[in-house]
Amino acid sequence: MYEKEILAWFKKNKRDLPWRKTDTWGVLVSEFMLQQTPVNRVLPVYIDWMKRWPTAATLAKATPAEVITAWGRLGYPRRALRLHECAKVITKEYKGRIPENESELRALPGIGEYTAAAMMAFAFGARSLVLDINIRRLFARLYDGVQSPTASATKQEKARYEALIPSKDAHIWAAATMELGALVCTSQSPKCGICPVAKDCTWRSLDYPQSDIVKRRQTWHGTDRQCRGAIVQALRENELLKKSEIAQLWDVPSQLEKALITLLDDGLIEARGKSGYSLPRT
DNA sequence: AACACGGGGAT
DNA sequence: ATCCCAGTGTT
Repeated sequence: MYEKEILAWFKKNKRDLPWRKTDTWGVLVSEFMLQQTPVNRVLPVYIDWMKRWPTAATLAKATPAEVITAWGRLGYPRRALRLHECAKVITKEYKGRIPENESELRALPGIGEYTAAAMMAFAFGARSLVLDINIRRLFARLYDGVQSPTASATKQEKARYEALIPSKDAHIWAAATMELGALVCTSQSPKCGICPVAKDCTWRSLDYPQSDIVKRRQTWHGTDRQCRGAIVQALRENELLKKSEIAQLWDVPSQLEKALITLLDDGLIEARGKSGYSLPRT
C-alpha cells in the first residue's frame, strides 16, 4: 500500500553509502559498526578500516590492540573484539566464506537477531525480517499512531512487518524503510513535510500524541526543583524504591514510570492541569 | 524483561 | 542537561 511511495522516495533520496557497494565482508563490518552508532559517525572509521583490513583473513591476523585502536572512539569497543573473533572464525572454520543462513550467522560472536537478518538481506539479497529502530519507529507511527515503538518488538509487530516484505527485492524494501526512518521519520523533529507517506500516517492524523512515558519524563523535567525533591523524599520515606533505584530515576524510564504511577495511585502526588504533577494540597 | 555497555552530535 | 543511535549478551 505504501510500498510504491516509499520505494520511489528511496530511489530518489538514498544516500551513497560505501557498504551499499561492497562485498559480504564489507557489509558485515558495517553492521558491526552501525550497532547503536549513527551512520555519520561510522563513515570515516569504516573507510579507514576497510582500507587496512579489506577481508576477514587480513583482519584475523591483526592483534587485539591494533583492532581496538583502529576502532577509535566509535563506542562499545567490545564490538571491535567480537568482529575480530568473527574474522578468525570465518577465516578458519568457514574458509573465508561468511555463512549464508541465520542460525550459523547468529552463532558468530557479536551477531544477534538483527545483524543476522540484516546480513541475509544486505549481503545476500535474501528476504528476511530486518527490524531496526528506524523501521520500528516508522511503522509504530504509520500504523499504530504512537510516537515510539515498544522496547522490544512484539510478535504482532513482527508478523505485521513480515507480511509487508515483498518477495522481490526484499533487501531494497528493508533499506528503503530504514532510510526513511533515519532521514525523515526521525525520533525527534520528524520531517513530515517531505515524507512520501505523510498523508497516510496515523500518528500525524491524530496530531502527534506523545507516548505516556515521554510525557511523564517531560513532566518530571518540568516539575520545579522543590517539588522534585519532595517527590524523591516521598519515594524514600514510603520505601517505594530502593535508594539505588531513586538515584537512577533519570536514566531508567521504566523505573520513573513505575514510581510515578505508584505515587499517583497512593495519592502522594496529584495531576495538575494538562501535564503536571504536584504534591497534594493539604 | 531489565540492564550494562561508549561516545559524541543535536537540541 | 538529556536524548538518540542499522544492538548484543547476561541475569
